[in-house]
Amino acid sequence: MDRRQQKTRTAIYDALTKLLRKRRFEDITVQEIIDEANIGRSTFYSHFETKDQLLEQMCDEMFSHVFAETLLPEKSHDFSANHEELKALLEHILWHIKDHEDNISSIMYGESEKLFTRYFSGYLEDAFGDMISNIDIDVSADFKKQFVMGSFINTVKWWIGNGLEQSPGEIIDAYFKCLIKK
Amino acid sequence: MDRRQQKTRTAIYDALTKLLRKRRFEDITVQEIIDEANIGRSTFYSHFETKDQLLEQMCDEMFSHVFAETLLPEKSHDFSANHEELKALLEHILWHIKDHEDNISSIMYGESEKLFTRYFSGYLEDAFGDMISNIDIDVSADFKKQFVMGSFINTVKWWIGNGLEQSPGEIIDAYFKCLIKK
DNA sequence: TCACTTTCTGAACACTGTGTTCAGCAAAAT
DNA sequence: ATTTTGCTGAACACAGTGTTCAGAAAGTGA
Repeated sequence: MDRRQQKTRTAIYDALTKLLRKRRFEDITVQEIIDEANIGRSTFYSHFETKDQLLEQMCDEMFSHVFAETLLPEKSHDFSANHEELKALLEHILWHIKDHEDNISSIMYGESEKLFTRYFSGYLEDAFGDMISNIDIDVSADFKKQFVMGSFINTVKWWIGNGLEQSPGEIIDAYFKCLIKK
Repeated sequence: MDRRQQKTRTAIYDALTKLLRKRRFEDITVQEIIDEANIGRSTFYSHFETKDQLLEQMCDEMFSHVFAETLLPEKSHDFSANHEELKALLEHILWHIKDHEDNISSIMYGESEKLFTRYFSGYLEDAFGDMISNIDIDVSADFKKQFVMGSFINTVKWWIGNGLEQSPGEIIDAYFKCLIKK
């Protein structure tokens, strides 16, 4: 690919990332992105059809980095017996998030948060599947899933929203303590 | 208040409510609201400064109905000993939500969902306060609060999103089963 | 180096939606 | 009956989106 294309593309991503640190995506104009990226208007629109498409593509790329190879690579993921393996996996994900702290944090306001949630849910379905069916509580499977995954994603959002103060290990421990209760 | 004002105000509310059933608030134009409500453009703007203010006021009014007198009226709310009183209170809230099913459901997409969450959190702080400090798990108070309230609000959103299939009692039971685990 | 292809540029444009203004009309209040 | 208040709708200014296109600039290959 032409170097020029690469250059403008990253210029746009960088510009948007920078602007997202100050305000929500909804409130940022294409013109601001263009100015910040220092490119021509038509250049922007030759790379992205709309502002929303830019966000989506940027998130796509970023989340695929965050979750890349995080899920079920070598191991045949046996999350049933005890929860240690699952905990390790989840902690691993949180480390990835911490690596991308700057980008992720700025995305967590406004519409873009929904993209994160959707992505995250998708990736977690697999991981949590075994564990959920293994928890012995007398409620419907749907409800269990909703509760377990929902509270985890919620916790992670809370963690990000508070500037990732705690370590991934602490978060996972606290989460499991609340969820399993001895 | 002048009858005319009342009429236009409810016409606007009704129009927006009707439109919200079909698409998200973000995608609805002021002109559509005006046409649906069958009023003049300047009339709209003499009642509400902006489209967002309309949403906010409408939600305000509605949520204050939903949560009205729901919290701590007669009883000196002792939610510590067992959870029965808290459960009754929460179930009561869910019944109120069910009463406003039409309006609430249409609000639960797009930006307006956030208003709901904010409101709900506010109202719940009180109710959950006692209970949270009484749960004996070795995690920080902040985390406990985040987990307990977050998972409850999440559950309610899930319930609403699925068309309020279950009864309030079922939801509360399931929630407490997952939370307390015997 | 010279032709060639691709990408970038930016001004001009059409379009959609927002919120304001104002003169005239209709309904309520006194 | 008169005054006050609210409704009307066309006209307007403004901001943001996305398109177009001719020309400049940068990369490619002989």
